[in-house]
Amino acid sequence: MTFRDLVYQQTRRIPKGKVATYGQIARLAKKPKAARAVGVFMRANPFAPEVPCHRVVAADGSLNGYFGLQKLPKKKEMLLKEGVIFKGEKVDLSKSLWQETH
DNA sequence: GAGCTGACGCCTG
DNA sequence: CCAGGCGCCAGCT
Repeated sequence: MTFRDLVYQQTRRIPKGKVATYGQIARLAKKPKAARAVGVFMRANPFAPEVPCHRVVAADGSLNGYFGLQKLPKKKEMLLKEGVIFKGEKVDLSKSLWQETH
């Protein structure tokens, strides 16, 4: 079991209508400081549809990377449709942040 | 094995 | 509120 697999597993657990931050995933993977590495894994994302990397956002709710491209508006709506609350161009973490239940 | 890079996060100015 | 800098970790060259 590599750190990488652990990250994908946690990401896959993000429920519909909620989002998690890179740092949160990193913490679940037992490495609170590895948020950056998490981003690298999301970029690679070998489990495309299986791992909802679009539900992973920055610590302040900003949609970086995957969303930074021309798909930004579309992805934003997709999350919005899932029930994620947006506050301007960022996710309202106070309401849509995934509540870890382990 | 060494060095560079990045879908991050937090602190300062 | 915006910009810049530093530390973190894993993957690739």
